[in-house]
Amino acid sequence: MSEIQIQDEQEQIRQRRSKLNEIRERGIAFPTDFRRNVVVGELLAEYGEKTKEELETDPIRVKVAGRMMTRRIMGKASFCHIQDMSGKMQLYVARDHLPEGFYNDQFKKWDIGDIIGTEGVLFKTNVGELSIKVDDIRLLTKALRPLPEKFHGIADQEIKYRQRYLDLIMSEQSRKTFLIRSKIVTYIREFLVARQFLEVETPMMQAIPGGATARPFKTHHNALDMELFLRIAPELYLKRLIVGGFERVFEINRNFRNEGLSTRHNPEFTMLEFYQAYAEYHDLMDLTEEMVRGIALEVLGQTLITYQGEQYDFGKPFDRMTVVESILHFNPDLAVDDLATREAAAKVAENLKIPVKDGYGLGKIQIEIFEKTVEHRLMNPTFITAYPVEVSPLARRNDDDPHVTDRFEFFVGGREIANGFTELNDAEDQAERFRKQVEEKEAGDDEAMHYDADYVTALEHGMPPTAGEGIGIDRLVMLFTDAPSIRDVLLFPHLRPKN
RNA sequence: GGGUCGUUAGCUCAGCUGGUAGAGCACCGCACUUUUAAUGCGAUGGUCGUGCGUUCGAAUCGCACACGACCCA
Repeated sequence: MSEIQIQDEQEQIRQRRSKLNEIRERGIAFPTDFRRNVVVGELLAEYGEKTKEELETDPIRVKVAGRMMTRRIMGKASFCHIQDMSGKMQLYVARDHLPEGFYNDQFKKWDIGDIIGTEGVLFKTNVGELSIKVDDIRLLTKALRPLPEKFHGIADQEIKYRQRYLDLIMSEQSRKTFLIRSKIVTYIREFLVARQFLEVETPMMQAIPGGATARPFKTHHNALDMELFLRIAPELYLKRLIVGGFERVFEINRNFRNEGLSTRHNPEFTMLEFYQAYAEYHDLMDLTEEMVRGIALEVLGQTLITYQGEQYDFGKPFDRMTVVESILHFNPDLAVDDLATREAAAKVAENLKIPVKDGYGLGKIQIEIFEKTVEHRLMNPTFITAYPVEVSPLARRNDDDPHVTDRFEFFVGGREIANGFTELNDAEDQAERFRKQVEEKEAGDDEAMHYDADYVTALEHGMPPTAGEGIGIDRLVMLFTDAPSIRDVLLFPHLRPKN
């Protein structure tokens, strides 16, 4: 019973398989010798504005290839659209322009989704669409499965994520998102290289997962019989390079964090980290502002961006305020004194229904209040500075206020996009901070950092004054592509396995 | 983890207070040499997410589970 039904269900596939068998019998079914001489986007850009007459008096002969997306057969002639990576182009295929029998015996048996190569002359149709009058056409690859419905496309988000290739075939919007992603990454690379930054690659597998506070993925190296961790950040390796004399380095690569999935979190995500010697955090805020503004101009052609119905202007100077200032700003009923001591801040947190654990110091409580009441309201591009030492174990202590660090985070649309600071290059202070993290780990905080003795040794050799920053590429791309979910900007987002 | 909504033909979706399943597109056949969601005519295609229950009878009602989308922590 079930066998017959499966056959019925796959009727269309069965038909296409039998067509493929006919093609195999006729010769090479998957030829590789076709060469196009142009992509259709270039033709549209160059000849789209030419008149019908201009194209007739000065005929342009072209060879193009792509996937057949639509077809309208009208007896002895047909129109179809083919799509390549640059766009769509209409073909006019007439029986009498092809060898005897080819139109009826071969062309008409091809299917939407098949990949074809063709040659002909550019012309304008009666309604003015640039098209190719075909006099040679070949099937290059037979598609055995039908494409999704042409008008609505794929409505099921899950299919878009699980079968991204179908989404890319069907959705111009989706193709555009990933083109913009590529443009942004290229822009950042060129921006940093132009400023004497050196692109480097540091270990993805680390014996001690450092540079951030997050749960790591574990793996095992058989030959060495040792536990390894997928990195949660490249930070400590990049700073070793600063010690080594590479005074400006950056890395754009994946980080892995063993935490939940959400519209803003994927277990592997792409991070830009860069470090600049003889600089401090204000320099990086300026650099970030310039870079983000440059990206906007590069990919959108303007500094005003629209994200999920809200507009943000990257043209104006970005707002800057400290953690405490921002809390007071968004909580007008609070006064400075309410955030000045642990007791007062704990009371504020309690009123906000924030659970305060015994181990929390003033700084941690302030950050909890910040995250609950401020973060999601930081809509316009904003730098928040002066993060407490307690939550910034790798950042340099501020000279005037030892309670805070020379650190900033960058927010747009209520989302954290970047995190940077003047690096802690005092080896003894760093050793002390690691010891404190280990204490917290032993007290049950499984996100606290490990003690990285090798890194402390590197610092003991002397790291010049340095500022460093990390920018979440995925979140940045979301912003510039108006994507509501991180999955929309990841080609292959992590999903629960099917069955 | 909690809440809301969803899961019906290859795709996009209808299907009323329970009475044995429908459209458009795709596919197949016929006609058609400037169409573009081509058009006209005809045909094919469904264990209605899974399981259990209520009922004479379940796509429809109830419970559980799976998967997904969105919101919240």
